[in-house]
Amino acid sequence: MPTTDITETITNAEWCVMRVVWTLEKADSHTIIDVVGQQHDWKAATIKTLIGRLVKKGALATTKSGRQFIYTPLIAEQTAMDNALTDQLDQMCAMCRGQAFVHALDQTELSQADIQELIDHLQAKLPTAPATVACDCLPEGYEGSC
Amino acid sequence: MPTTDITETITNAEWCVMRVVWTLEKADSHTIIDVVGQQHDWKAATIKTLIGRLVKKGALATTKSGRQFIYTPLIAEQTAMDNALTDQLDQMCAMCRGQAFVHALDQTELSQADIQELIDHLQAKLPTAPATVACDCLPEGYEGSC
DNA sequence: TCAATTAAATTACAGTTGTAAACGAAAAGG
DNA sequence: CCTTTTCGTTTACAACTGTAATTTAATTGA
Repeated sequence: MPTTDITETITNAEWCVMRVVWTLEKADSHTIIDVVGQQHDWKAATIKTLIGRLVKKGALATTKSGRQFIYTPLIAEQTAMDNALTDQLDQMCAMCRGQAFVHALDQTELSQADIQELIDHLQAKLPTAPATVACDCLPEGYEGSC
Repeated sequence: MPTTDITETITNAEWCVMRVVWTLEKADSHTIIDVVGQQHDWKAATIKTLIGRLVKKGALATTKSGRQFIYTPLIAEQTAMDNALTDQLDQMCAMCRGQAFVHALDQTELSQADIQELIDHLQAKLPTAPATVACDCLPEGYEGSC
């Protein structure tokens, strides 16, 4: 598998464009510019640039429809979000992850179904979970832990 | 409160340096260069640059000790991690957050205590949780939802 | 005291990102 | 047909990032 995960190459501003294309499922540039332009104070030209970069990066597909293009996502939204969250966790000290989860959870509104699913997964994990998770911030030999 | 959250200005490469300083609690540049240099294939000069930028950004404090500096973190690791994870979630569609959590959870090793705490928090949230969470990717008026 | 070492600060430099204007081709209106 | 509008492409440009060499100032060993 190529190590170059496309989701890691998409920038913050570009995610804003992806979000509307994901939600609309497909859209022409006029619609994207209109919708994104309402959320962010960006000029049409700016949004055009972002669309162009997303196409070049392989995040959006184009289909010619008359004189213009219809843009559609080439990556699944949920998958991209799953990866983004996992990548974020992977960058932090293993010891911090649990509490970061707790904190994030408290700040996030979740549906009952999602909450129940989380509880189920957690309960399944509990029996085989370690008593403690060690810090992984230092290389071998520098075991000052934290 | 100033809107400029320092944690948002710290780059990926800089986080790598912060992780070791957090774990060591305090360190001189030689130690940082040694430890970070073992994890990443960076030249000493590169790590010095990162340290300098972190000081300028207010993420590291310096204390003169003889001819050199001792560096200490000016921001708490757990707080920074909490914010990082929350920021990540805030950038994604509200509908995706629950499943992203589930996915991330499955990928992450957590201690029994953390798991139990998560279960407790989730169980507390359950009664007042909404049946569904709506997409928040479009501005008012474009209610195509998703 | 003078050279060699060290530590921090300054400078470098290409690639990415945010932000956008300008350009060129095609279409639509007259 | 010719002008105006539209849509995509090219070009622009400063700030930020990753990566690092060079310089300067102080320190230490000889």
